[in-house]
Amino acid sequence: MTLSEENYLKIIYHLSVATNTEISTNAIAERLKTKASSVTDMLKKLSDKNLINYQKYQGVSLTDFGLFEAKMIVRKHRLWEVFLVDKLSFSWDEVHEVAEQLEHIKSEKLIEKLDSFLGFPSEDPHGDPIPNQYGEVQKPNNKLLAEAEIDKRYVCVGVQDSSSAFLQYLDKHKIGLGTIMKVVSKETFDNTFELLIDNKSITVSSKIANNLYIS
Amino acid sequence: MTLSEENYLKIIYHLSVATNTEISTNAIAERLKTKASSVTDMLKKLSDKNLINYQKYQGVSLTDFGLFEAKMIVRKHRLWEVFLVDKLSFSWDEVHEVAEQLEHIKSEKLIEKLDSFLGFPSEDPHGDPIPNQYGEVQKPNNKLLAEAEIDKRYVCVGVQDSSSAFLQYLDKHKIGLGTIMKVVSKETFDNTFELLIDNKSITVSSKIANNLYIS
DNA sequence: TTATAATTTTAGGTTAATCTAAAAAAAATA
DNA sequence: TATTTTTTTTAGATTAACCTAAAATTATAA
Repeated sequence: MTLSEENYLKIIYHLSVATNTEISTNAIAERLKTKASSVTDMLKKLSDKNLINYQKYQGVSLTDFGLFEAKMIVRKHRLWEVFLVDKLSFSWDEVHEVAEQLEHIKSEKLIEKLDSFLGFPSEDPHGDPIPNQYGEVQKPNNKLLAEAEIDKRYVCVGVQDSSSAFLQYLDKHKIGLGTIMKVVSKETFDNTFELLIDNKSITVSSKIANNLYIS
Repeated sequence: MTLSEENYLKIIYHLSVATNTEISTNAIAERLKTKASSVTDMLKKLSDKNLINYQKYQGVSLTDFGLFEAKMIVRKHRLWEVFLVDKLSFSWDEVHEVAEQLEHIKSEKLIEKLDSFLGFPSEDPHGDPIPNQYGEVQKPNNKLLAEAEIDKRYVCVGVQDSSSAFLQYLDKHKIGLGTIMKVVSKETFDNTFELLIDNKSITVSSKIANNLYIS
């Protein structure tokens, strides 16, 4: 698979996980910052290689083979992210761009040895699950902070949005994976939450609450 | 710089170090397993980018800028090789292919953090020097085993040929970087050497002696 | 020193991945 | 349902990196 094919496959995978429906040409184009016509070209190629199910005008889905290959790319991406954060002390908002490059390195031996070196992590630095070498992914049983109940205690287990901006906001407010928070109250007017973290009170907006996974 | 440009630059660097003269189109084509006409195309491009000095039919040399860039690629290649051997326990004959890919990852921060993580190594697993971030390379003051004197003790510091075949030969005979050997005798007829390693006698051919650096 | 051989370059073509513009199909709306 | 809008595909170009074949240049050798 070429670098470009891998990128398409990965995007289709992410869109599939998010929506659970057939993926549209435009959705892919937008994510890849390319034009719909380029996407159509590539979809034909991926279809010829049996990586996706594609009928023109009908959207695409991954074949079993394509799904496996996509998971292997995601596996590599997330393992490299763990490496960058745990071993090279990158911060969690810096790793994506570099992992985007590292995920395309082709060597099964490398990735299995890396996995072992990292202690077989099950999640990346943003709380996203790392598929194992057979393509098995643990289902995250989390909910959004937005759905939290008052007076209960939760632990932060992941982020929905992993943009630098959001991750830096979290860093600034000392929120990370494993951070324990108690939901003090919820403002019904604007869905703002008042939390207690480390015995200090903090108020977070609805936008934040909808991008933070808890359990 | 594209991946292909980087590969050309690196080959030109290696050929320059080896020969100290202008590099010919054919020499590059042979190393890259490509055709001379393709090389000519690329030389024009590298010249336009001020990476090489090129006049047609006259061969090429690196500009100061090109030399620096080439050293940065070699730096990355060798640091990744150290990572693979020291941290992921690859053997020294397995690392080249993977490092060929890793050397193209673009992130200055990554490579500086990797350097630090590895403890600022000065040599790769084959004994080749690792350029520092300013492009400074320590001159190896070694000689070949072929030039060794009888009855003296030497330490193995590098290999000339780093092919899998040669490296595996060395592994098989328990020779690695740091191995101490005493030169017992030299057969003048065929330039074979008799060595004492770990109190065991071993006879190596002229070919071996010409591919092993000692000091 | 001229003829032959080897090397290098040019000319023109291919493939992968992109693009723009136009056509075709599907979806939305009046 | 007919029309308009949106989405998707096709047609035809472009660019990077390669190729083959032929021409140009340089090197070698009789």
